[in-house]
Amino acid sequence: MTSLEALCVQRGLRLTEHRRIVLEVLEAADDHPCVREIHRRAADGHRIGIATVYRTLNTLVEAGLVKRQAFPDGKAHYERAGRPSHPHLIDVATGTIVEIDDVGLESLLEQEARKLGYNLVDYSLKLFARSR
Amino acid sequence: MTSLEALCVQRGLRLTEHRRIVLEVLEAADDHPCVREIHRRAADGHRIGIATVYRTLNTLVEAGLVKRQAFPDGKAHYERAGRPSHPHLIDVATGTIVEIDDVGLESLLEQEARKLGYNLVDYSLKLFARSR
DNA sequence: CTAAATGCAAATCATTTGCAAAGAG
DNA sequence: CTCTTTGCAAATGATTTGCATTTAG
Repeated sequence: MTSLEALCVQRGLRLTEHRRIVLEVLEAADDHPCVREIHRRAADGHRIGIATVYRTLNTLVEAGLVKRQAFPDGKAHYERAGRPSHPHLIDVATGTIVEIDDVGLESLLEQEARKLGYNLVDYSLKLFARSR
Repeated sequence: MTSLEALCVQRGLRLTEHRRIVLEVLEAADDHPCVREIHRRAADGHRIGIATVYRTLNTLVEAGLVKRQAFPDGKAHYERAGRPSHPHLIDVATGTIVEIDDVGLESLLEQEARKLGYNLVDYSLKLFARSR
């Protein structure tokens, strides 16, 4: 049983083709597409409205299957969740996003949160940089 | 000469009362206000339209006097630039934003960027955490 | 005076929502 | 069949822009 099927069973949701497609697009993505782009990929060969993509992504984010990130372009970008968080490098000249291997920050960040009386749930690290 | 005056001289911009007010609001802020909030504070005792606040903030961001941050609420939040970057902790239950002292990441991040062939310009680190 | 800055309202973008039609169980 | 999901278009909220008016230099 896939995690999507599990989600649907647990939440009393219907397992629709559209939900499968959106999740597949994110499984296949090695970048961080915005909604418009996810819709473009999902609509390739299928009939799916952009409102459905928005609704599906919200469902998947709530379920924890997908992660939403606020990017400086003012749009939300998405990626499949489950993998550990990792930093992103953003080329300030071109907007290109590069994934970075975890530099071993997680435990450091956990300590920092604990000091303030919190438990770390997740983190987001963006490096803004210029190519040389 | 303030940095705002310097900005205006260097760029051939006019030093207006509105620009002074918006920058003052951010100087005085110890939080990360959104545009609506900056306008509220700036309009206290003054006559200033929200479009002017948007335009002024864009000018100040371009000039590097102010920093814009994309927050998960979908709005841009602003703070006075010039201080070193610092992480933010976001309480996932309430949305409260807590500033964290720099944990000495900068040189680590610079190395990381360099490895990829980039020079670090700035960074943004958000910890999502739950109070305990 | 003259060009830049402002206010207001209309325009634009991302995202959400209402409602009738289509589909899952 | 019944209730959820979808598509479309209209609604919403943040941000930008056009234009006539005001103002700094």
